[in-house]
Amino acid sequence: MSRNVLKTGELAKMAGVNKETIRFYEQKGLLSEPVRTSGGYRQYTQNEVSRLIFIRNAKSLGFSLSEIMELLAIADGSIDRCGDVRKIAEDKLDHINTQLHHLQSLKSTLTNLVDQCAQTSSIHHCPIIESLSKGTQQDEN
Amino acid sequence: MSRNVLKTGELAKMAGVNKETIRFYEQKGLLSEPVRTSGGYRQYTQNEVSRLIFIRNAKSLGFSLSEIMELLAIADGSIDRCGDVRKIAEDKLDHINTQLHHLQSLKSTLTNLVDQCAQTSSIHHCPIIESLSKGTQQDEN
DNA sequence: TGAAACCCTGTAGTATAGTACAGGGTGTAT
DNA sequence: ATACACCCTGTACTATACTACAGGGTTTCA
Repeated sequence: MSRNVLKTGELAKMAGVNKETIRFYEQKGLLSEPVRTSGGYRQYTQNEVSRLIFIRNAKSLGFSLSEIMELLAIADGSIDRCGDVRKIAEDKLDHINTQLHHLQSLKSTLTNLVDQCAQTSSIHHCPIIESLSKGTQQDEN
Repeated sequence: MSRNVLKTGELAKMAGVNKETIRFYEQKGLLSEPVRTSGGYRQYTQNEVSRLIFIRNAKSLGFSLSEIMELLAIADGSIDRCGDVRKIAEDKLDHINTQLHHLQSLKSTLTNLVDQCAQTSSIHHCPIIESLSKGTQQDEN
């Protein structure tokens, strides 16, 4: 039975990260400095498990550690000037919407590719390149 | 008027990357070694502009350079064993679908946050943390 | 023909996000 | 009381993706 207190290694195991990463996040300010035992061992709680899972999830969405720090600041309530929060969240939303559109169009081109691939045995005109080759070309004039 | 041939700096400008990046991509194999002038200057064409735009777009979707190299190999037709192509494209699709789901759920929580924020002047219970804190916790038994 | 603008190579530096020791201390179980 | 698992700090190393020189050659255009 756990005494409700976790050592670094236990936290690492529960959150699915490794020990060094926990120390690294502490250095970077994503985790605050924990209470220590008299011997100097870090003592964590379930809160840190959640926080690490939060970080892991946000990372899987493509957020950088500094963006995650902002999100955590919102979540912690340490940013509570409403305008600031809205600005951050709205910027995030813009970015997310852009990513969603790109991903959706790539998804359909890839789906087409896979379908075509299922029918023909070699690819001669691939739709991916046409799709991804479109873009704002800086014309030099 | 262009003679249809681009120097490194011109290509860079047109594709919206910088010169060093072009050389870097050549080193990494994302661009093949171009024809040179007698003086050793690289000579590019419109194809390389498209290729760089392709790379830029793929990067904005979160693909790494090595993944982009795979995509380019498909696009180039240099991978044309149908099974290989399908495997790569399907793996990509899985990944994209996962990212889409994560982004969609984050989008809705962020949208809620922004809405709440528009109504209240400070945030006391933020939905982001609940949303992103959910996840597979490795239970130690 | 000479100077400005551009290109070349090679190497080193930056930022991000960890990962891997070395050398030493702590906790606990037998 | 001692061995083993585990923790500590600090530092160095890795990978990815560039970015920035230094020192020198090339093109172009007046």
